[in-house]
Amino acid sequence: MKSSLKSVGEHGSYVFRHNLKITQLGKSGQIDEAIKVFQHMTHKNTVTHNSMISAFAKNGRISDARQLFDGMPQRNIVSWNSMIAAYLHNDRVEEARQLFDKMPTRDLYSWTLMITCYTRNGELAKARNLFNLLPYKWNPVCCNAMVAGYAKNRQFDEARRLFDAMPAKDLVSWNSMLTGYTRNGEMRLGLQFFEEMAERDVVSWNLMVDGFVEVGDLNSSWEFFEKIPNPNTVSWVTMLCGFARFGKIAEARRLFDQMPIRNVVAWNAMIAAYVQNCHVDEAISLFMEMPEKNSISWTTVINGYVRMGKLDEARQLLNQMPYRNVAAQTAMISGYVQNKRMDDARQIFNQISIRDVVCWNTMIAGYSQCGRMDEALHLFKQMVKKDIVSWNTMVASYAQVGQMDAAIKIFEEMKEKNIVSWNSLISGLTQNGSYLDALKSFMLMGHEGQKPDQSTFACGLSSCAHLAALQVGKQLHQLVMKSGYATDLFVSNALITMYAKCGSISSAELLFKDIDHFDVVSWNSLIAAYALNGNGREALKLFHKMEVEGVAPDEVTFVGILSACSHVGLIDQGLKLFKCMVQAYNIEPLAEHYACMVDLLGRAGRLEEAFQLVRGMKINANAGIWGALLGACRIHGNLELAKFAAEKLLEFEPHKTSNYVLLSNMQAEAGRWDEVARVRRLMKEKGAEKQPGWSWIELQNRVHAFLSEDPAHPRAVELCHILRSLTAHMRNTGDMPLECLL
DNA sequence: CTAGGGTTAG
Repeated sequence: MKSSLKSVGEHGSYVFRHNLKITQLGKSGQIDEAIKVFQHMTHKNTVTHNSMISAFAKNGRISDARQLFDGMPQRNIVSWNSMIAAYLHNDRVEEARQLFDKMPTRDLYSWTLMITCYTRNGELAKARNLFNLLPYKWNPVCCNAMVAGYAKNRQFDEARRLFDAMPAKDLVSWNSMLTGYTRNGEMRLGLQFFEEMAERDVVSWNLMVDGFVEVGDLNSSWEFFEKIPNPNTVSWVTMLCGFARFGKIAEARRLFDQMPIRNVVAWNAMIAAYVQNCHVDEAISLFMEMPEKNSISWTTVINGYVRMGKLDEARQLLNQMPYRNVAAQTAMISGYVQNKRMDDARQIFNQISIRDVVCWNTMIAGYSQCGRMDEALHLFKQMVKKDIVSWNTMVASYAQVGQMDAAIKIFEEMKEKNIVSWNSLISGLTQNGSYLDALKSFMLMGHEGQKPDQSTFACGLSSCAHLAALQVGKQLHQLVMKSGYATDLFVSNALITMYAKCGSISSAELLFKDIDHFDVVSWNSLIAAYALNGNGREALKLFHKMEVEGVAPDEVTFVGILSACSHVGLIDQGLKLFKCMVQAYNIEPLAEHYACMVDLLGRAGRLEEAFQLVRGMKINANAGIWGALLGACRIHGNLELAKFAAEKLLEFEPHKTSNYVLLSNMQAEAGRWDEVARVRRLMKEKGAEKQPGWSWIELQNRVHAFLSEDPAHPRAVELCHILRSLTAHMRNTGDMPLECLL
């Protein structure tokens, strides 16, 4: 009896010490060491297993934790709670709930864990239901969890109501309320609450410091930091990160050197500070120097190399890493993705057993950017837990490759949409020429309670510009003024372009004068506006003014002035500017510039020169260039060159009917009917069909679109009637252009 | 060994 007690005691102390060791190792991220200790233990009890579950969970190894949980000889309530906590800390609410429902008995820990699960997930109603059911309602820990849940989700009133009703408030209760304000950028309310607080601890102070950092008020942040009675490592690290975020790397380093105690977190924060500010060499040397490294340290330096484009160095570090985690692997993947090395990215991706959302999203974005939409879609479909970013990526990607039908389909399947979703759709529609649909979506978005941002406005205005919808454009302008985005450069420039394309050049000029800090895009917008309205001399005047004011023109500026020259027939001026662009401004001509030049020379009948220019190009020609040449050939009746240009053009645009029509008309004019037939045949082979003509008109602030032969418009019959009488009228007065009579 | 407030990598 005595000896057996003694042996229990001996084992007891042995087990106790080792259990503690596992916990410590797990908390400090040394999971491999923890596993070793666990495996070599001669005696284990339930607590040993529980400790190991927590150690796994804290290091993201959720499936290992679950495996241990399922296989352990005996489970107590702490085992269940630990497993639920494991799911909580790894954002797996569904699995947590399943365990919670299945567990034989529940205690205060279980209920609190589950409430926190829900509030982290934003499911406040579910959390509140549990809270109302639980038997320990006025326990401060449970109450605090609920208060914190409300506060973090910006439900300040609900939080405050519960907070005020609490019979026993402790410091955590106060800090839970405070967190709600500081984490949501409500520093005015936060400060007010802070001053109201009966007692404060270092957490309260740290919250204030971090809150001010979040809203970009470094001065207040520093003011509070200096007042902290006993700053701890967290205080120092928070302030350090604040400096780092605003590029104050020297101040960050000074804090790091002054810190009384430097733990892994402090080292990691300093390394991250260097990485954020592109000082990768310093980051690496600090990494080498640091006494103990965890997976975050490794991930940070790998990410540093990735950002500098040093992929091989990053890969080497990843290979050396003692225990790879998803974050490090995802950093590596995003490096490969940015450099379009999708196969390398895929290799890493395949190595990851439990992938997080970020990792999947990175791969999907990568495939999309390489135009590999099938693979992107395949991954997207495989994803079990998609977030809003996954959906948005798919919408934007389909839009980018011009598959608007697919983009719209994905968009419509979305349960939850944010501003990015709408902007992806609207900018996609704009870029793919569906201006009217873009504007319709803009309106729809408003009806669904989503406010436009600068990007939405820019797209909407651009659509108005293309449609020449002045009234709608003006309305958007009004909305811009109310929204507070009027000072945004993108929006201002879009406004200039909109007025210019709608022919309201004086409004464009007025806007240009009103911009405080315009950039080269503003100049470009107005120059393009003049060019478009046939006011080439004004465009050139503005270009010179721009030079006088010391704004360096860019490639877009030259597209504007070259097209201005071409439209008003300033041949020599255009040639001079083209030369000046290359020689004085060191701008390599793009296809667009060549297209302008071909147009310019071609209109003047200097076809041979235009052709020589194209043949001498270093870059590949595009549809714009061949189109310009073909157009010039048509004007000046050069059938041979036209044939050549058309052949090239059709390689780019095999489905565009107008190209075939242009060529066949030229052949017809020359009486070469065999060639006409050949072109018609070719057109059929390539599957080019006559695209329905469509036009639009603004009536009483509404844009109406018409498709030829389209009876869909509600007032089609009426309109046809009016059209017929108009045509008759024009025929009588001789106003009718020839083409319209055909 | 498990629950409520604060820091670090993506």
